[in-house]
Amino acid sequence: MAVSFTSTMLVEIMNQLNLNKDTSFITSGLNINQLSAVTHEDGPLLVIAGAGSGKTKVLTHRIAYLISSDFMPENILAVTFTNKAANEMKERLNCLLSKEIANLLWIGTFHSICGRILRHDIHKLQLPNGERWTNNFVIYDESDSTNLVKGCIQALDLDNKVYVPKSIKSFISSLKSQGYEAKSFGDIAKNHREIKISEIFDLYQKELAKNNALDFDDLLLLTVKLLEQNERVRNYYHKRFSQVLVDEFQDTNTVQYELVRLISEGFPKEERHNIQRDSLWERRGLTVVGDVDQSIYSWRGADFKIILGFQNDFPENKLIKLEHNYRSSETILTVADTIIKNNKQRIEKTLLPTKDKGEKVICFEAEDEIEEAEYIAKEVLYQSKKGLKYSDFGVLYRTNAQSRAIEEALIKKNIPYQIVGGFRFYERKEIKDVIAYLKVIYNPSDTISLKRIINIPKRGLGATTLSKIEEYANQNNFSLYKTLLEIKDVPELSEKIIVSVQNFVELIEHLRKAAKSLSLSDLLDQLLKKSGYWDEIQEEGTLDSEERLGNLQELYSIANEFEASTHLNPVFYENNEEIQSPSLLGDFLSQISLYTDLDNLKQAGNKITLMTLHLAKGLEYPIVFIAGLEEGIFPHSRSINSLDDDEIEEERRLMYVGVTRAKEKLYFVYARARRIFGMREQAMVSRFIGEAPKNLLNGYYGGLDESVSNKKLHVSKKGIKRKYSEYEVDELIATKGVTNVTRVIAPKISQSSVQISQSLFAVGNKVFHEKFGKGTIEQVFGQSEKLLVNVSFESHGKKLLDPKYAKLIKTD
DNA sequence: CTCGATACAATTTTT
DNA sequence: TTGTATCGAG
Repeated sequence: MAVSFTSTMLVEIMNQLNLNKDTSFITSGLNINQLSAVTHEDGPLLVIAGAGSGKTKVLTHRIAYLISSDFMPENILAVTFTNKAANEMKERLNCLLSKEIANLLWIGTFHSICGRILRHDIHKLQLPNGERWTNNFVIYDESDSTNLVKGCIQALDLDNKVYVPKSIKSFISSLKSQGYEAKSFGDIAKNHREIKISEIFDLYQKELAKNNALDFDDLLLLTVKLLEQNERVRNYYHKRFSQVLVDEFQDTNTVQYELVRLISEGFPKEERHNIQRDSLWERRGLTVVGDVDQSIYSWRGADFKIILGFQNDFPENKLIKLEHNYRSSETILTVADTIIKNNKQRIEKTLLPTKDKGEKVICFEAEDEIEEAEYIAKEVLYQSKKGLKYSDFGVLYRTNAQSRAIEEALIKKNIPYQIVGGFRFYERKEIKDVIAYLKVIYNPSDTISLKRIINIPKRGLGATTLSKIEEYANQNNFSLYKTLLEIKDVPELSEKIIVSVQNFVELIEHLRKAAKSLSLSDLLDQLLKKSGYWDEIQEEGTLDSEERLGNLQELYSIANEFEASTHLNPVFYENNEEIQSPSLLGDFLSQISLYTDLDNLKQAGNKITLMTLHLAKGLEYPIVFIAGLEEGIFPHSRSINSLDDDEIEEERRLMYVGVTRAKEKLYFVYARARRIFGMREQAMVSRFIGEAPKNLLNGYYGGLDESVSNKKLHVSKKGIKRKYSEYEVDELIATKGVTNVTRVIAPKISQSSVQISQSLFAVGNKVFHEKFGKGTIEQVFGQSEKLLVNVSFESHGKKLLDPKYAKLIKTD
């Protein structure tokens, strides 16, 4: 266990640092703009940092600079969105400063920082509904929360086909990320459905409190509420963190922004107008770094307009743009710039090259996704023979489903690869099971976790038994765990079941005691053995069970490592009163709840990397393939059908992110047709290729200036919607035989389906749908296989349906 | 209570 | 095509 530093030791270290006041290592090697960002003195600073402009360097060097100008490490708070970014920053600061000093900084994700704050102060939070949490709360992940929402929907006697738990959960989540509570949303609910949702929301929140659990959004929201209402806590963090730095600022949501503002300005929103702003920034700074063009998570509640409004909100600000790009060839930058300039909502900025022109972007039109994959594999092989390593390649695509064909081609050619994302370590069943055990041990009020493990391994405690016990618990207002402890009082249970429950409770109680004295890894060991979970999996003896055992071992070593490396930094208030009673188990649970696979991304081995464009943000590869550049895939059909340009602009930003991942060589690859949901679908080339300068593309002559521009897409309709039917046919003809690789194949369009779809559905038709009931067709998009209809249902609102799947019966 | 058959839906997913 | 969620038989 690491020793935490006393203030004397700290002063000692600081003195040493100041003695060799040679701080040139902090400022050397920076360009003029980077330098002025690093050495900016007091006040809010907005850094607009283009892709590859050295923004992490600026952040880390700025932190080093602040310390060299006598800010204490513990006065500095640096916030990121991913653990990976946080770790990267920590690592660089370890080198730049020293491990001892770097350890004193607060560097972390929004969620982990909030978790840390709440871990010792959450009991001070007062909510109007009277909900309460204590400091051994657990954090629910997406599936835990969704399960809880599901339970709430059931409890309210609502139909889970109408109120689909997953979408209700994400709706509530987006409400929370805008700062709504059940009540405030209920007050503005526009219709029956929204009122019901506010009721679910309300119950959900109460249930979370009962379970002493928080979801991801609560971590942020409750921290903000706490800082708003509790002056003492707010003052503490405001005084303590006189330097706040935020990475990827374009990705902040309303609540995160408010959190940053509260800590930095030190007073709640309502008091904002009567505060003296001039003295606000004495020996104080707020540095935010971001790039509007890389905002690709607005569907998750991120709002890049916050960064656009920053200068208004903080009139004292200074703006610095980092436009020099140290990553990509000039050609790649021009392509990226030209494409992104089609977006209206952005801060004007150009990527200035520092490298050579480089090669043109290579385009390839494949017949289908199989040929597309083969082409990629072939190119990788070819390039690697010329001396490139496999790890120099990144293959990016829009949807996870696209990875399959590419994997198959790579396997065939024996090319080693790794896929990032998709399945997550901590979402594997066996891992979640064990973590659920740990959560129950840590916090027996956690009913969701308790329910998860009560019959794992099988103890004969199934759904029927459980609902009897729960009913009894509810009637008497006991927690589920308390009821289990006194299982004899529950009526209608067989002797066999009572014994089984008693054994289970005994196990948990034993482990709870063990948790106090044992190390984490020993606790895990006991848990696995005594619960019989390990044996149960082992007895299966299948290949699959082998893998699960391996995963559990992996968890064991993660726990081991965690134990070895963790130093619980206690948090002190001004009077040096220590608030936190450090708990290793609690910290371990927090960390792994907030952990994702991405953090794991070991550049292990010489492999090419496959991932979605979203996951590629922040990474770079000498050679990048962007695959599946087709209308409907990328940009995704959902965004094409969207009513305004916002979604297309977000897709374009995603394209921009993709293009700017490449250092030397970039490929645009697309297929003329591909299998989607088992059906062969015709496709046309993505507008994004058309938006790139033709003279920088090799192999694409998509021709005729207009053929790909989105102009034609826009013309059709009366401000409502665009359709791409005629356009699609034009495009197929236009492309035929024009590129250097195309084989000309007449598009196969099933005659019958064309006729059926065209004769059947038209705007204004009345239709009936089994689930949604009666409705009217408002819009018809595309034709033949690609037909989609937008139906306004009397009781379920508007739905975009594919008649191929949705059974729609015409009723007029 | 458990397991298998059937129905059904189908981006992206920093935490 | 694939993954999952639910329902009914054993």
